[in-house]
Amino acid sequence: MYPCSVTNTSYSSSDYPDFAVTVDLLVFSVINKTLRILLIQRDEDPFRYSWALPGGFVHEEENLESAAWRELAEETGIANKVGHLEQLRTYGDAGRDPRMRVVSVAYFAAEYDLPEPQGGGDAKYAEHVPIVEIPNKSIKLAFDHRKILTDAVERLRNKISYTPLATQFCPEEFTIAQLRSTYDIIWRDTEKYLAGAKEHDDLRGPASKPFELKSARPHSFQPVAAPVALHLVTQPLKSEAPLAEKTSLSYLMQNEETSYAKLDPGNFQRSVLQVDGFLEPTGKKSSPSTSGGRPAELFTVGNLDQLSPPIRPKKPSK
Amino acid sequence: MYPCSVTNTSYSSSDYPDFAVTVDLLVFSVINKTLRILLIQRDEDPFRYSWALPGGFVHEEENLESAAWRELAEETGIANKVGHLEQLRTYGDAGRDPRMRVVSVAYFAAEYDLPEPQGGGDAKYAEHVPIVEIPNKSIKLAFDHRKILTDAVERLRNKISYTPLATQFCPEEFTIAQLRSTYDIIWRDTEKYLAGAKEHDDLRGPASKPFELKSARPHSFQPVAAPVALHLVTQPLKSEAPLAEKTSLSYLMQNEETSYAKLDPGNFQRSVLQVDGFLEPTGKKSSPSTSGGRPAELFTVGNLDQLSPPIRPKKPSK
DNA sequence: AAAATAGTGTCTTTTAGACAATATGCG
DNA sequence: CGCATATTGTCTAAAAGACACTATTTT
Repeated sequence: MYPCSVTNTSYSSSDYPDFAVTVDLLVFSVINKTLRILLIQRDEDPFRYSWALPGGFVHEEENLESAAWRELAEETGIANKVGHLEQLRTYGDAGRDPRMRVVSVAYFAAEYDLPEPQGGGDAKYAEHVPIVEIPNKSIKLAFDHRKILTDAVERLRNKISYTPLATQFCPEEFTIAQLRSTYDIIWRDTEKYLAGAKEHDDLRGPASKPFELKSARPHSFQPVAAPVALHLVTQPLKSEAPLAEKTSLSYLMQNEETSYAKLDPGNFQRSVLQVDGFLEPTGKKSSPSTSGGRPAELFTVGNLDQLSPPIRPKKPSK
Repeated sequence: MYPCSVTNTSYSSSDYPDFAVTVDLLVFSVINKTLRILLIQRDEDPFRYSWALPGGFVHEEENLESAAWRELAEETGIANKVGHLEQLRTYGDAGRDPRMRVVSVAYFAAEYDLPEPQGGGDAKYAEHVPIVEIPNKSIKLAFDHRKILTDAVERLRNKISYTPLATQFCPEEFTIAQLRSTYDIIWRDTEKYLAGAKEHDDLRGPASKPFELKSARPHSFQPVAAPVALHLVTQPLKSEAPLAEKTSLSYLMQNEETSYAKLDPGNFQRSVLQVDGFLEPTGKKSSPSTSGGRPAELFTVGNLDQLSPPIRPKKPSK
């Protein structure tokens, strides 16, 4: 029942405890052939200098999803509710915030062509961090954000197989090869993240060790002084190197470009075209990149929400 | 970030609004060859005499999941955290409770062999309602509970295909035929519910029409005076008619037992045994039911959490 | 022409489904 | 035995996968 042992129409404050409610954002993107998550660096205790998911309090009279969109705009400069945003899960364990009782609703976003991360106005740094680096380099994440991130990575990995979610990491118009590359990258990086998370994740509670300043700053930052500038999200295709060489990890990804199970181009083509309503042809053709090759057809995503049959990762050759 | 434009270690109450946090329960069960959901009938405004999901406030210092287990025990008499309980989704729209701002975390439970529903102690009726009746007979659901139920039904339908969830509706030891019947019932009833929800669901907001007392009481009730009696959950197999003839709908189900796409016994057998670790043989055999037949092997569920390949519903013959 | 990428054809292997056949209990 | 249900076998159709081949561009 709703009102628990209450018989009058409105509650008195003694009947239930007060909670603070926040939204946390998991902003995924594929930049420079790497699956990334937007993290900010905290400049306040607790967890000062740790990384954390962006987020903030839900306002009074504000819907949860509205709050998530608002925070997304504030943190990424995305206007007008473009891209994909869905509720992931709610985290509300009693001890998860040392200061007070906070219930946090996590939202999951998949975005293309994000502008440079913006600090929220305060002295705060933000970065699109490659997810594969998070278990390895033992980046500290504040609160229970590591658990939240792992849940989100699992969800992402599952969801691209049976929904058109992967298209959200591509531009408005894209080629089948771009889409295939997105699948390759997400399957590769999520698999690696989850493998790393499994071993590295000693399942200690959220506030485990004292934060280490040194390891909390393994990347190069772009402190941004200006307040949130709303980059509008229209750029030409093949904007395939916005953050290149900026993070210290990009080169690493290149070196590790050893073999991982990529999808077969021919079979992938058939798979996606076979799902009726998944891809809508535009009639246009892409211009081949610098290295030449036949121009590819451009597609937009249809209005389907379930792919059947699903797009599956290639089995690891036994 | 967590603290939003707050620089000191603890928050002052002006920085964020207060919310009440509740858990709502979606207790599914398969009783008398029918998929059912536990609903209570409200005896207070708002939505007096409407049906609602059971639930209640989260206590201070209590984890969300603990609150859900506590409420489940209170509402169903289930002790000791048996069965399946997982978080579904959080509902927190600003206007969803007319009295105050309530954020409600919905939890999804799949239970076998539930005792008769117990009122929470107050004058409150509870019943395991067949889900197929909810759209048809236009049973009034309070708040946004119809939306929550529909989300849960979709989740249930999806989840039995790629997890061992369906086994949670069976006894500890079960035959493959029992499991197959569970799949048949869930696929049949969820399909029917969702079809009905699609048309009946004029997408008006939560508080649509005034509640009608007559249609809010289409079933026969079992008012239970005693406080929660903790039925322990061990009964022999084939307890296949606990609520028989009690609800006014049981016979309807029998009559409507016209053809729906049932799974092929032979192929189903192979499907489930093929998934390694799904079913664990016990060595024991069931005694054939009254109608005779070869005794079947008894199985328990393994400790797998993903079925691959998934168990799929039979395609409707085109 | 050579290289590179897009897209198609074809063959093989695997999986799913229909349905017959056999097994094992009961009255 | 005859009935009912469980379990296995067999054949067929559909899907998935490997990989060769054709197409269209750039240098």
